[in-house]
Amino acid sequence: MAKVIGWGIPKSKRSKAPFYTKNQIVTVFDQVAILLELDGANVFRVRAYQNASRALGQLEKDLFDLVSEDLLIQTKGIGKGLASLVKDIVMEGHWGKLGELYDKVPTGLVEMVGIPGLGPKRARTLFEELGVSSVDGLKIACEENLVAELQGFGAKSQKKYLDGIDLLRRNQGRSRLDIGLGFGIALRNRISKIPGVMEVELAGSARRRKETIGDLDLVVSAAPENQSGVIGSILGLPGIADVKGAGGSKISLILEQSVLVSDSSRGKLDKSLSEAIINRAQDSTIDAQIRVVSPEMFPFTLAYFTGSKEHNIRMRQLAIERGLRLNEFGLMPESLIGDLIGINAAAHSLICKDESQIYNHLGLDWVAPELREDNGEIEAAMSKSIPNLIEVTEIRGALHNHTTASDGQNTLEEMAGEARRLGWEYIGIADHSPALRIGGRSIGVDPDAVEIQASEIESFNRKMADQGDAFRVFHGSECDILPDGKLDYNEDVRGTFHHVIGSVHAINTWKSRDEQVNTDAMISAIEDPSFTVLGHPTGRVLQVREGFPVDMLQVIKRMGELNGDGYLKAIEINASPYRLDLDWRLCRTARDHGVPLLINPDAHSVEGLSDVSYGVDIARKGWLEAKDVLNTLPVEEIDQLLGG
DNA sequence: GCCGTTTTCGGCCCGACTGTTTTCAGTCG
Repeated sequence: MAKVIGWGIPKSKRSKAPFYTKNQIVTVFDQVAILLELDGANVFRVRAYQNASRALGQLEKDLFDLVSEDLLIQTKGIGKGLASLVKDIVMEGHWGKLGELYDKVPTGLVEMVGIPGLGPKRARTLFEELGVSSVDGLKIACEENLVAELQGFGAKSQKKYLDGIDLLRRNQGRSRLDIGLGFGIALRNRISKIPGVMEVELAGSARRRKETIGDLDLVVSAAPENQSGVIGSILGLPGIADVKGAGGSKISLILEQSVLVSDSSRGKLDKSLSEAIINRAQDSTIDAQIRVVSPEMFPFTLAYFTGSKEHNIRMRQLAIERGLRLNEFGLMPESLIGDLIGINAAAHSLICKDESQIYNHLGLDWVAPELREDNGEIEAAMSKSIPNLIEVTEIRGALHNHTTASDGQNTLEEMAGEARRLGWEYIGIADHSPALRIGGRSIGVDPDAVEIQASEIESFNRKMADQGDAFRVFHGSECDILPDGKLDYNEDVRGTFHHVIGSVHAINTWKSRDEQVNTDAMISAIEDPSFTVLGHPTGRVLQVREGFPVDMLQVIKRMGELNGDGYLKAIEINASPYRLDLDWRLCRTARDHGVPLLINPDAHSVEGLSDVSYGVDIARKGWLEAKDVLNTLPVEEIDQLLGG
């Protein structure tokens, strides 16, 4: 069963203020919102904690500074009460009454609300009436028919919970972006071939390109007279494991692995980790919700189910301010609809032939789905300053890739060949340094072998040049940032590389240390003159482990200062689908502090190179334009940046 | 618990679906 990881109030590792970091408080406030729901608190109080967590997470300034100067209260979403609580947490290390809340609500209830169809109210009732406080306990209670006999519950609820528990075990919640997109695009392509289907689009978190996807949402348009036929054809498609529900306009399905047309396996990190991920993918199913609507409703339904929830709330508020009502059926003037609701009111909707016209009616420019998170995009769309987001076709190369010289599957020539096939102008090789040990032995390139690799690359480049081909291979290293903040290899060896990608691999050491200690070590590595790129900055592996604690804001600020001093200090968006590290929120922060970004597939095989597309997705979520991303520079400019 | 060109109280986005009841609460997106 899904374990609740990192639950509870953290213990401070500090002896003086700040006792806790912004990230720790953000996590606790998210958890408090869940606990308050389970405790039956006022829903608006719950929302206040959710909003405060969001607000803190998006702070650009240092939390300790803001608290010290009593400026936190100026942040929208943080009022008198929470500003004073945060001050106590940061300055004194005291969490007020939050500890009591954790003690009061059994952690098992938190797992229980992960069961589809079981929310906080009913979880609480089950706890109070039956003493059920865990998923396993609920399973037993259902099997003994105790749940069906409760007031307000019944046989169907009981069965739904049992099915939900089973689904949780098989499905394990969310899917990685690459896997979710694989299912989603395959399903979209199949539906698009059904006669009578006019349009079909992926909506939901897949369209917004979140790092992980809960379930798939698709919106289909068809003329009213064809809709029932289209629904029948969708239900008859191959690869459907189960139909959870099917009505006049909505279908809910569970898809089998066989829906995936292409194999989604990608490059490898290390054998055991990669096996864990592949096993997970093969067991997994994914849920899909499909809505079939008439063509005039399609843009409204698509926008509505693309979300996010937070973005939709802002959109509806803007509609209200203009005397309009916005929902999945249309955009209706309040004056015309009177008491009509839902689909009956939609007859009075303003006509919008696509999403951009909906935005225009609300005084906004169209917002790309990737930006729809209520993370400033509404304000930008209002002032016509939505950026021109980077496209995957603008990528001309990437600098972080492995070969058989360390733990890659393909040779230098094979990797370069695939890069050229993709239309790239260059590829950077960055094999591991000797400090990285897997299975008791070093898998890195020792200093003698570095010299050999350098001459291989030199002769490859000479051969290219002789053939009049401008394609280049750059010789770099993925050089370990050691726990003390020094870089692997000695200064002379590091000086021979075109680029040095500094990465943390001793995860256990870094995970058990204080955030500021890690931050100082990372900054010290970055300050080394040979250092050019920060590799997979937070060390997270999606669905496997969280990153180590580090204050990326401090790191990014220091990198920005060093760039001002004439160095190249870039930060990597690791595009490998099991990492997708950096977080998209930090992309904007880096750009705003003058730190160039680099989308790196971290490919361990030729197939892995095309993973840059997932990095582009994250870069787009992070508001990046082509000019913010080094990969879009022509090879001559990359050559100059790396010192010729 | 937050917020205010309806500013210190009374709001806080909107609607469908489900299962349980027979008018509605809970859940979901």
